[in-house]
Amino acid sequence: MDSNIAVLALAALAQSSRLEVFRLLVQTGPAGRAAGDIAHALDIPPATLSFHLKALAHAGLVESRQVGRYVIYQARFQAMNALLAYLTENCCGGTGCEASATSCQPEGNAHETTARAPRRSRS
Amino acid sequence: MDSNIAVLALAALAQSSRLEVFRLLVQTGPAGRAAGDIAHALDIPPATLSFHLKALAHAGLVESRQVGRYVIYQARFQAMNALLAYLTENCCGGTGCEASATSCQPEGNAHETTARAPRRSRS
DNA sequence: TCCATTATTTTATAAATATAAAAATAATGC
DNA sequence: GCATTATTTTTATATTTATAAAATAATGGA
Repeated sequence: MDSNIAVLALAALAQSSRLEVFRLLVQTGPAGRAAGDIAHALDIPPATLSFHLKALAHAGLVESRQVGRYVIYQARFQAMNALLAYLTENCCGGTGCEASATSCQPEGNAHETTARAPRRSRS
Repeated sequence: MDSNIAVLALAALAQSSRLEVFRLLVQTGPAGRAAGDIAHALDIPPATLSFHLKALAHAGLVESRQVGRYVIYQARFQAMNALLAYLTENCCGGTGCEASATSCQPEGNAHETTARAPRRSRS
């Protein structure tokens, strides 16, 4: 991983809303979540969320696909792996602790196999 | 590690100069480096470097001590360990890859045992 | 098909925060 | 003490963030 890409990924995660969004998407697994569902779950205004999702996508940490009228976002685990590998190799004593390749996989987490529509209790 | 602290650490590393500084200090090991030495090595103006060092220190990623007229900075490996642990646990599939504790230690890297004065070839 | 409904993104604007480097301050050794 | 070197503070500029409002996109039913 290039240093510039690492900075981009770090910057994307260095914001509380974005870190929350990414955590949620990691928990969600490959099924992903609709933008509105994320906004509802984390209580973030849709426009604000869209802004942050764009930053995460630009950093390669999430990807999106359109399903019906929803846009489903999901975490890109490989990007997180690459970031952890970079930090481990470059900021962790060099030859000091290179044994931890820290591979992240969503296996066993996909309790939702397909995109879910946002549940909107119109309160 | 608290989420807010993680954001602080991520933000501290999410800037190219600061990431370079931290990398350099990790490579340097517990011996540390004087601020002026870092500035010279990375070609960063002293004032700018001081600003960035403060950010790193505030995030707990580096610590400083005064030795003679120099202020020596060194990486705090435990902080980096905590950050990697946080990312691995929270942003890596939850139970997906908790096996990698990713412990960073500077052992074998301390080729400098005491603070070094910045070598200034007055060019 | 066309329209009402719902979802998401873009745009515009204001506020907050980050950055860089000149100027000022502090500390040391001779 | 004072010249020298190191570091920090200040100040101006640039970037990022947040949100509402408007625009865009997609669906399903009349």
